[in-house]
Parts: sequence; C-alpha cells; structure tokens
Amino acid sequence: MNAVAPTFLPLYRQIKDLVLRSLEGGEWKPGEAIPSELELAARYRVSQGTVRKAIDELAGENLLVRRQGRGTYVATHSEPREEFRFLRLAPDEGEPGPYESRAFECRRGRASVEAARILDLRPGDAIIGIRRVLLFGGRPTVLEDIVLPGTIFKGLTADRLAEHPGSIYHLYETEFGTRMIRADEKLRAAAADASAATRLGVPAGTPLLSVERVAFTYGDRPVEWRRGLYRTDQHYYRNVLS
Amino acid sequence: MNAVAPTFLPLYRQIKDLVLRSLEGGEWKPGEAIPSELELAARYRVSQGTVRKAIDELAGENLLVRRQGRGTYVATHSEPREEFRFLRLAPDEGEPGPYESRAFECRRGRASVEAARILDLRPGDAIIGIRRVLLFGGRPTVLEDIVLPGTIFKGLTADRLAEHPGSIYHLYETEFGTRMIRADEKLRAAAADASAATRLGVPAGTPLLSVERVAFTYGDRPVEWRRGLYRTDQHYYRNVLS
DNA sequence: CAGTGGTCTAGACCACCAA
DNA sequence: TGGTGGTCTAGACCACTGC
Repeated sequence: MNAVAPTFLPLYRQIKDLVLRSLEGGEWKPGEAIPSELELAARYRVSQGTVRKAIDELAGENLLVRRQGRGTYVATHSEPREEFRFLRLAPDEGEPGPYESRAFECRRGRASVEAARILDLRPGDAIIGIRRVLLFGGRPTVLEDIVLPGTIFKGLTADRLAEHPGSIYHLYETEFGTRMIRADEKLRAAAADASAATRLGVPAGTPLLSVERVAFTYGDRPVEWRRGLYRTDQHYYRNVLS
Repeated sequence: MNAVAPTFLPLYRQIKDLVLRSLEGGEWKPGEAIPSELELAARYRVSQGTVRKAIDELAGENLLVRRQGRGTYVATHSEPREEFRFLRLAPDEGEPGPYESRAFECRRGRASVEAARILDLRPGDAIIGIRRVLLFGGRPTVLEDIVLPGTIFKGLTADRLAEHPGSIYHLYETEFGTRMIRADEKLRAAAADASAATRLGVPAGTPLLSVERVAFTYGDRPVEWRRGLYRTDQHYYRNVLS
C-alpha cells in the first residue's frame, strides 16, 4: 500500500529472496533438509554470516526449521508442533487433544464476486467449496465453510479428504504442493442459525464464535477463504498479545 | 513447566539478562535512550556483536525500539504504534480510529479465590476493580471489568482515570511504573445479560465477543486481569496467524 | 569423528540522523 | 561531521547429532 521503495537492499535480503525462490519453486520439499550454511555461502559467494542472517529470518517466519547438529529443514504441516498453529481452539480443561474432521460436502462451483475479490480471482472462476465439522472428543465443536481456487486444488473430493489423516493444510501441502504460511482472521460473535444449530447440536440462537480466515501461501497469494463457527462452551480461542 | 535446565548459557543471553535487569530496575525509563552498543560492549567487556544479539532479542520482544542513526530506546505505551497492540478491535470499514474511555466505577476491594489465583495473590488481598465502557465514534462498543493488585496500583481513582489521556497501559506505566509487556487472551461468544445490554445499548441476549485477558509485566508477573464484552456488529477482532 | 548449526570476536565499511 | 545502528567478512572455537 504505502510501502516505500527501499533505497538499498542488504545482501542478506537478496540471499533470503533467493532461498525463498528455491522454496517456492520446490527445489527443497517440505520435511527435507536444505544445503548447509557453508554450502549456501559457497553457492551464493557470500560469507556464512550473511547466509546465517537470511536463514534466521526465514526460520523466524516459520518457513525453515533449524536443528542444531543436524541441519536446516523445510517446515511442514505434518509436524506435531504445527498442528495447532492454525487452530487456536483449546479446551477449558486439559491440553489440546486430537480431533476428527467430517467433511459432509465438497463440490465444484463458481466464484462469487466476494470470493473472487478475496481469493484474487475473477467472478465465475472455478472454485471448490467444502463444508465440514470438527469433533473434539466426539463432540461437534466447529462448523466450517471453506472456499478454494479450483485451478490449484483440481481433483479434491470428499473421498480424498476422508482418506487423508492429519490436518487439511498437510493435505494441501502433500497433494497439491501448496503450503500455507500465514493467515488473517476476523473474529465476531454470532447467533447460531437453524442449520448451524443442527450441525453443532445446540439450540438455534446460541452465541457462537465466528472466525473468518484468509490464508496465504508464498508471495502473499491468498489461496483459502473459510468461515468457521465455534462452540465456546467447553473450548476457547486462545491468543497471545506480544 | 517442563523446561530443561540449560547446560550452557551463551554470553549474549547473560548480557540480555543484565539489560533486562536494568530495564526492570528503572535505570532507563520508557521513552529514554539506552547507552549505545559500543558503550554497553565496553561496560560488559564483550564485543559489539554480542551486545547486538542481546538487543536484537529484546527489540524482537518489543521491550526496546531501535532507531537507526539515533539510538536504541526503551519501548513505551505512549507511542502511536503501541496504541492498538493490545486492542485488536478494528472497524468493518476504514482504519482503526480514536476511542473514548468512560470509567463508571473504580473501587477498592478484596481478591476472590479466583482473582488471587490468577494475579498470584492471596484471597482477601487488596485489589482495585474498574468498570468502563469504550466508545468508538461515540458508540459504546466495549464493556470491561478490570482487576488490579491493590499494592501496585494504590491511589488509582476514577478521577485519575478520567484525567489521563491515552491508553490505560500508558497510565500504568507513567503513574505506577508498571509496564505491560505481554498478555494472554481467551475468546468466547456470550449472550448479553441485562446489565451489559444496557451499557452497550443492545437487546439482552445479543451475541457478544467475550475477551478474558491476563497481562504480564517483567518476569512474567501477572498484574492485570480483565474481561471485556465486545459488540461485533460494526467491528471485528483481528488476528494474524503466523 | 566428521559435519552441522551456534557463539564470539575484531575490524571495516555503509546508511541514517541530528546538529 | 560525528555518532548511532546496520551490514559484511574471516576466522576461531563450542555444542550437538549421527555414524
């Protein structure tokens, strides 16, 4: 928006961009190790310290994971520590536990004007719509509507959703080569309508937490739009202000 | 909790702790500049690079602010950029604007068992309870109950709240020498009870966003507990997952 | 033991700001 | 113009991992 053109781009920033391009292009895949700092320094003709600073920033943005004595790895949504990075629901009592996802709808459609604006498409472009419920301890707790660009996620069906273990972002990553790296959320309180009430097993009118999310992949490209309705009678949405 | 005793404490970590102690002890006050990197390097008998890494971390935690060509400053809640770090309410249309705070209650009391647990006090210890409404564009939007330890905030009255411009954290900082550096929040959806409905000018039963916060000062000491009820018909709570 | 990331240093130079 | 933070280098050594 109001970004000022930098008068000067430090070397380590340029190196960071080069590494980013390799990540984006799939030269190193999620879960794999990238070359050692000394190798990268030789490749780019800079000192180890400069590579180090570039990698530091990428690790800070959760794109890479450093492991002392072993190497630096491309982050992946299959790691347990990533499991609750994008799902900030915690139970009132005890630790966040496993959940079950039940997708009850998955169909192709056309982007509305709003969906097109948000996902940077044109109205009428192919999209895929998913509706699902998340169950914690067998209890329906989250009802979600997910909208995806059809071109990227072509071939995504309810069956493939059901087959796939783990988080949906893990599926995006392994099956469609699209890694989510950041998301913006807008939270509101809303009353359950008849449909949501039925799906979540609460009376109509029950206050629910409405969570609208736009998720981005490399280069700040929006590739997922979803709206969730959360029951918050036995869970809460946790956040840290720092 | 399950932190492993580090077998080895890097030098820059020790320097960081020393700087932290000076901040905590008030050697450098909010808004002031701390000594230059070279001065600190001389004081602690380490290289500039080591001081640099320590300061980098403190700046990353929003305790210090670097300003190229000028120096490094102690962060303060009086800066505009801090204004919305702890208030994540944004209007549906337009940019976050100024708001007005009306404290309609401010009284001394005794800590309940729950308040004592959360604020690390003993039940019956002195506390101060504040109730206030935040107005955006003249419209009541947030209703908050704030609980503070009486020993730290002795002498806080409704008048002083009313006199003070800017955010309440700015007041804590300037009047009571207590700087908030981090907060945990738990979000839920709740229905407006009669009292909240009146204060916020909505029908009873209206879904509201419930935000419970525990805020911490240096050393992870909890010093504020509050619960807010947010109208979300023209505003939303923004969050970034990264 | 070899290889990786992590720390620390000393010094040079650059970009930015205030006076 | 001097002082501050910001970048970059080269090299030494330490801590951790896996073979």
